[in-house]
Amino acid sequence: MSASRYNKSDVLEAALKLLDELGLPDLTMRKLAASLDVQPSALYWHYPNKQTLLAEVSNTIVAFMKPVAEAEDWQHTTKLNALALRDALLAFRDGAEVVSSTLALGLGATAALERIQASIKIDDETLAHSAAESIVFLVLGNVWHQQQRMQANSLGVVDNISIDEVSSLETGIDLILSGLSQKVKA
Amino acid sequence: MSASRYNKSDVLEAALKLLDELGLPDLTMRKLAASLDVQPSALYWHYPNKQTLLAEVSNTIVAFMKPVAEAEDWQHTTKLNALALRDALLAFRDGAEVVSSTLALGLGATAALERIQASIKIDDETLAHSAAESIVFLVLGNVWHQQQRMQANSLGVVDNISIDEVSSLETGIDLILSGLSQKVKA
DNA sequence: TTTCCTTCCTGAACACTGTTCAGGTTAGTA
DNA sequence: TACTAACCTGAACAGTGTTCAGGAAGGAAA
Repeated sequence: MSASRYNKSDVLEAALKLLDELGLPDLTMRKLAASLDVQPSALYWHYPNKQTLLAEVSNTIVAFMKPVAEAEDWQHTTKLNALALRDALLAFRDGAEVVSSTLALGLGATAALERIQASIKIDDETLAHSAAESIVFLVLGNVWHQQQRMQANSLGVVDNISIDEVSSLETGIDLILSGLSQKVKA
Repeated sequence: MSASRYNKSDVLEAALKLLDELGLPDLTMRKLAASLDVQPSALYWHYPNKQTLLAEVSNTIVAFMKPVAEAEDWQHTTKLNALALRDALLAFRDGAEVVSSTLALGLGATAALERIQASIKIDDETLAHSAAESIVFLVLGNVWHQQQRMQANSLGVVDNISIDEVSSLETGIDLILSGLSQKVKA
């Protein structure tokens, strides 16, 4: 597990593992280096800075979105894509916060946005873009909130809300899709 | 401007001023202390830690929401409230990121959520909650994205998109409200 | 086998960060 | 004048991301 040399993807893999074990606030360059039995400065041969590393972590998370079969109505397909994004974010500790940051910085994680936008099969392209953007923000905000609570709960405060978080997100998605259908018909 | 003693709200005010001048990443306890001609440790008499300070900054930002006159249709009132939140966030540098963080941590900034939820005058309370939450996430995500770009643009990269950001947010809000109206009728 | 070049890493330092704590000063009240 | 609460100093602790000159490992070419 040690005493060998590493490449870019080894570092990325170690970062993902450490993210899962420690969470984003404790994912430091020093701890990442230590997990590889390497000096911190060694990481800067592979990545110019921490932000770039996190951007690739973010891309990896988003790439975890399961492909969805195209249904006959695009509304259903779009919803499945939104939930696929949700599941991908939930599959990684602090996934939503990681992706939010790098998406806000414009460093990547646009794959999710593009996939959702592509599934909205309507003529008005700018409308489709706005709707896709809205859905992405909705999913990110919801999962971020949820993951933060998961950590808070594991650290003492018991405040079970659990499953109706899911339906709150689904409700929001349904509202947007419903509004979209109505606008397209008119 | 110096050589006097300060209280809690003086520190808060100085933090808001420094946030506007330097932005969130450069709003450090040391710079805040220096702006008051005081040692960093002095701040910890007023606030137990930085997070608590930022939570109050966040509350101040949200409290900046202009009150809106209640129109006859709650859809319009709700939209005005959403735009009031948007304007409040835009009135402070990195406002959306500050509020997002403390809202995710559950440290406050719930006033906005409550105001928007209260303006949604429907019987189904959990539906109103989900819709309000969706709108808040939508506004936060949108403004965060926009403010990040504003800083990026001021630092070199020219990438004018400007005004159609506004309409993208308004479109999202309209979609949710439209979907909501449809669901309530059924 | 020896040279050479690319890849990867060390060790030490720089310039920061949030936070703690024992002790001191100032201001207002009794 | 004595007391008490409010506020601050000075110094330190433990950590952070990042830089840089130099060294070692591995494979390819001579």
